[in-house]
Amino acid sequence: MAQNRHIHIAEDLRRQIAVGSFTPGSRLPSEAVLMERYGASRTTIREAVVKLENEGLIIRRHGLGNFVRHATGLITYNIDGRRAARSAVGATLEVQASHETVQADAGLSERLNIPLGSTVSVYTYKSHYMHDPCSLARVYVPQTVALLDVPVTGLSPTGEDVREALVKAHVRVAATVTRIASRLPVAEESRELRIGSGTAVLEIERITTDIDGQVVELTRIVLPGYGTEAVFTEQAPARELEAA
Amino acid sequence: MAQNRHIHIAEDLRRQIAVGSFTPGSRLPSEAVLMERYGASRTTIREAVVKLENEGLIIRRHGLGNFVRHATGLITYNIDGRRAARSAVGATLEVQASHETVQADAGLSERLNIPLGSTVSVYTYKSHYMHDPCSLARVYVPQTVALLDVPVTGLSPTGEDVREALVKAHVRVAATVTRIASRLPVAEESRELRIGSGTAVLEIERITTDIDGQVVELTRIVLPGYGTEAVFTEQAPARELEAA
DNA sequence: GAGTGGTCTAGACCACGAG
DNA sequence: TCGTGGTCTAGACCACTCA
Repeated sequence: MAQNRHIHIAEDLRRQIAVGSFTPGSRLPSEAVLMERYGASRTTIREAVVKLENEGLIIRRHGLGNFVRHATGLITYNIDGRRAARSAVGATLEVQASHETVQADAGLSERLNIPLGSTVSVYTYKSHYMHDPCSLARVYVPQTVALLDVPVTGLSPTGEDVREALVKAHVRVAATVTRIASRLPVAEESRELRIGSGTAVLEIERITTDIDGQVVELTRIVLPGYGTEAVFTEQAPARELEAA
Repeated sequence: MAQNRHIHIAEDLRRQIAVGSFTPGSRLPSEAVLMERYGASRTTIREAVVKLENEGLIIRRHGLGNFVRHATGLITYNIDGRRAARSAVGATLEVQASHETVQADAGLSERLNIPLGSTVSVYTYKSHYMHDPCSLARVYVPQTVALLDVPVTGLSPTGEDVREALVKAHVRVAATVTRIASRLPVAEESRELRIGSGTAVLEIERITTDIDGQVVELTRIVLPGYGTEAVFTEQAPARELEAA
């Protein structure tokens, strides 16, 4: 038994979610009810509830209640260095894709290594599982690279369509740098992913360059930090084996 | 100006840390003083302070005070798929290394693919920057793989010494799988890294296998989520270039 | 309007660390 | 012992959502 009240309450609620006393999508008892049930003050109850939100177990909705999140299972973003293949697997996600063009601002200009104000294609992908948002991805392609006709019905939540379309459009992809970081969400992400401001996100940023060193694609994927991972598989090159 | 009190206070403290009104290592005014200074209640002050802790800006010490953390700058864990090289760069870190042997429990047994109870060498690396902890790494090597004589003075905070020693010991490294996830810290990590239970960590797990498919090394690196990243560089294989 | 969560207050008592 | 942060309480008022 936990020594602290809020930890004990969080544990109890967690257990009840785990064993199914509170089912996915259903509303938790209101905080007023929980206060009575646990004989605790509002502050203590909320401390427990916020903890569960940060763990990705519940979604808090102002004016509505606290709801049990549908568990997606582990979402994996795969990179196979041996085959230069990328894939994201996990639960069956519903993907919404959209497309627009923007003028490069300072940040985009620097990252894509293009002049300020250049036209950039932006593909946005949002994935959901049982109406709960799961991922947010944006793919940026300078319009000087390719005028793509990518089907924005997007099956991949991480915008792999665009990369494939680039290869099909005879863009000569040479190297990819993938950056992974963990951070707290900005307001937009907190809203779009329905996560609390204390729930960390996993950010995956992928920059692909062609054989001339020109950036052809910048992808930024944001996933809730809980229940997600990125996996890289690589093979030791022959020369290292020789050395041994 | 923020609409919420605690957000406004957090912003103000953040700004004062940024401009150097509160210098790294120094103590913030006590919460009682902050209450007076901002005319806010303890709850509100603490909400702001906890936020700063989760952002990695301060360290809270029970009975002592809240201290400004020494900024390490971005800590990068690099993996170069083209050279199978790994490196961790960032501020100059002080590294403590230690070594022990343990019997494999269920988890280790499964991950290392060895019998339960087998002897495993465990190398632990802790890095600090200006006395503030920065990283925690453990390297597990089954004793059937190699009886290493690794200098535990370890220069690399991510246990690269062990991997190099394996290659030198004629272990034929074939493939490496790296898993990266973001999660909340367990109690030990929270204590060792001096981070709050709400501060996310970046976990990097690396499993190296030899040409027989045997696991020769399991490394688990835990970094605070703020100010850290993992970067992978890969080159598109020739065949993909042909296809284009 | 009724019920829900979001924010804030004022105050209490406990636990930790240093002199 | 004293000053610090850690936890908790009881209560207030606001903001959002829906019937």
